[in-house]
Amino acid sequence: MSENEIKNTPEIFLKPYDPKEHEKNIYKLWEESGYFNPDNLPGEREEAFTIVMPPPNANGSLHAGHGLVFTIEDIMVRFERMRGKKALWLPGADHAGFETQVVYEKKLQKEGRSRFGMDPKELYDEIMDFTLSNKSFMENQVRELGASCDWSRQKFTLDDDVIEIVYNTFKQLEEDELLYRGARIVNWCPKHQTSLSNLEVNYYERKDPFYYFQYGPFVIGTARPETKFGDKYVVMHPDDKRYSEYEHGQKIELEWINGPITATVIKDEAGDPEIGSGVMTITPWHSNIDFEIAKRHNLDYEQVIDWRGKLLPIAGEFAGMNITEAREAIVKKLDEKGLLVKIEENYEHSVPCCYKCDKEIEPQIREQWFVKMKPLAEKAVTALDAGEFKFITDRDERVFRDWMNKIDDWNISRQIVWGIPIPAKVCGSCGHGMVDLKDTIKKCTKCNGAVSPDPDTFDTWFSSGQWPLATTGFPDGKDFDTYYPTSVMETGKDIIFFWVSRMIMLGLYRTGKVPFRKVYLHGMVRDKHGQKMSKSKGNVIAPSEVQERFGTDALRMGLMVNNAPGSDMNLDVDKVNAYKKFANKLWNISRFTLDNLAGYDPQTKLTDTDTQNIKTHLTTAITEITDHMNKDRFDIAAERIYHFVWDYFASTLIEESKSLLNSEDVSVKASRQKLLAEYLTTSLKLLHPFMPFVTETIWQELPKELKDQDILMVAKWPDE
RNA sequence: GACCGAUUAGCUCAGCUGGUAGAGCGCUACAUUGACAUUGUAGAGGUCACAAGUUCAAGUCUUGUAUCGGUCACCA
Repeated sequence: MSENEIKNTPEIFLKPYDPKEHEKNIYKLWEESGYFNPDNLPGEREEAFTIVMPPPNANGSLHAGHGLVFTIEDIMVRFERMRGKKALWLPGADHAGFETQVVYEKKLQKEGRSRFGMDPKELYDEIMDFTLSNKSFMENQVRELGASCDWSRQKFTLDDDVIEIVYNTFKQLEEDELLYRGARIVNWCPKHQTSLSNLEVNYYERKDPFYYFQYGPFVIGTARPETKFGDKYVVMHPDDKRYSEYEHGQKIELEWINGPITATVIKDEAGDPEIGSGVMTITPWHSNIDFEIAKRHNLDYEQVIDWRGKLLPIAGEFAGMNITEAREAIVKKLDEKGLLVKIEENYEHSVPCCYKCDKEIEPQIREQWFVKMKPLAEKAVTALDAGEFKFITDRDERVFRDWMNKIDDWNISRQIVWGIPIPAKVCGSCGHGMVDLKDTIKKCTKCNGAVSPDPDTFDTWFSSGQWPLATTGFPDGKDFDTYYPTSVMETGKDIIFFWVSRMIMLGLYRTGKVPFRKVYLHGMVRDKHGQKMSKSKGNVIAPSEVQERFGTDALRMGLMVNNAPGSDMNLDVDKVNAYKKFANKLWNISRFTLDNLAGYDPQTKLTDTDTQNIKTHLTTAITEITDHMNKDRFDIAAERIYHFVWDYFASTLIEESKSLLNSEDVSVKASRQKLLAEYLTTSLKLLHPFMPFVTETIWQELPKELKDQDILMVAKWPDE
């Protein structure tokens, strides 16, 4: 009989729970079991559950936000795995184009080097080495967080098959006429010397002088005198009565910065009579609105500022000057010529800046590849309307819809080396761009002119926007059939536009199906006072340090409890400490239970009291917790389990059992043993998705009679 | 400028479809070496931002006000 099976309580329990002692071994146990790979999971499993991991940037170590991502996703996957699904969590790493190049440029700078002037190939190889070494370092950290992802399916955004999918999408976009190469105003960062998408620009409120100049018979206002060299069009609203004497197209001779010029009057509704004098001159090469006006009236364009942010020869004596130093000099000259009317100080406006270096963006006209987004966005909205996917919070859905409704064409060209090269040829004479996957185009298909390869790379989000396809082996991999559309996309709400929206649009475009059924967006992790973590503030909480002090399970609980989906959370290490104590509590609960199991008989019948106890306490706990899990309220579920285990199991049930375990009545004692064992195994299961290490460590020490699987990770979720 | 969110215990935050306020940390007192490098018990502390409204009943719904955040747009 089993009496012999239940030996003394394992010695391991004589010491408090020490995470460091067990975590590595437990992860190894899981990894070697093969159960991270859904193909190896025990039992018949019909339904797939898939999460594609947001691939962390392979250019640094993990931060607290990563801790949250991997915890939430691991909870989801472990839960579904225990519920008998084919649970796949597909890990990856992101080369993170511009982000990584910026990190690497800082490194170069420290070494007294610069990417400008370097051989592009050499630079690429260096960044590749850097990225690959970071990648393996980072993967280790993912393991330490307990992530139960299938490493055998791991993907890197520069894998050949990923690139192939990206190239085919590029080609198909061309065939479907959703792609064009054209001269458009782009956001140009003079420091990084690349264009950026609208999303990569931050605006800062600033107070600057605002200048009024005499421009022939008009007074014009500007905050940017340095762009005014090429201004030979003067624009006003057609209905502005003050200027009704001037006609559209009328030529006016006037004195300007570097001598007399001929200006042309343009009547356009973009001229706002309310602002300044109601008259403006335009600089189509360096302003979006001006560019639009110029296009409407078929006006000339001229570049005034070069790619490094210096004035071109058109500026005459000012050529070669930096725009900031040029500004004063130009105002001075105009003043000397008697053309400065007045200066208004403290003009409030917002200035676009590079999101990486905070340097001012210089709008420029440049030939770039653009994707027409409207048709793609419409399909995404239709799919949302049809319920093919949903956002966990209504708030996120509204944010998504708003953006979809006013989406701009997407500039996918970047002038950086670190990324996927754009497979295209550009005509030297007419500027026509042609997608060329196999390097077969030798002459311009439009004008027969000579062509050269496009030196640019893709915006990194263009490739990661196809991540769910790439990871599941679109178009013909078997994983694609089984796991696409994936179940959940869980990522930070800060990349809803950058990434989530693009995956939806590109996924629908390539496959006709949404890439995921559900979007769960978490908020940002801040410090305990709600401050954004930053190195300069010195308030960065590195997950590895917290794990070191309190254990991974404690960190995971600290990140989950009281953290409502979608809202930002403040992480306080004191809170994490509370869950370290909780892990130890569970440890001692297990010790007590095992201490009292001598003579345990699985065949024992529960007394009526104990049967009733299960119904009123255990079953309701299971039901409620499962319910919260199903609603993605892991924060509430975690708290419910915590109180169930501590307040009920430990404080109430164990306390009242102490006397019953000494009962003269054998059936009462045996029933209690069974009851406690039942509570213990169930608690371990309920808690496992949240605190996988301590629960698995305990599970490994339990006698066989109590277990339905050798490994808790694949044990069956308790029945309600 | 447009939109969105937040305002609940000293601190950081939960509170789902409305029914006399909860967690962690901190604080006070007492008990305890017991499964528990502790834990247990008891307690202090909140007119749930403000105002009006709906309701038998409002942190919870509606409207408005204030303060703080966020997102998007925009350099005449």
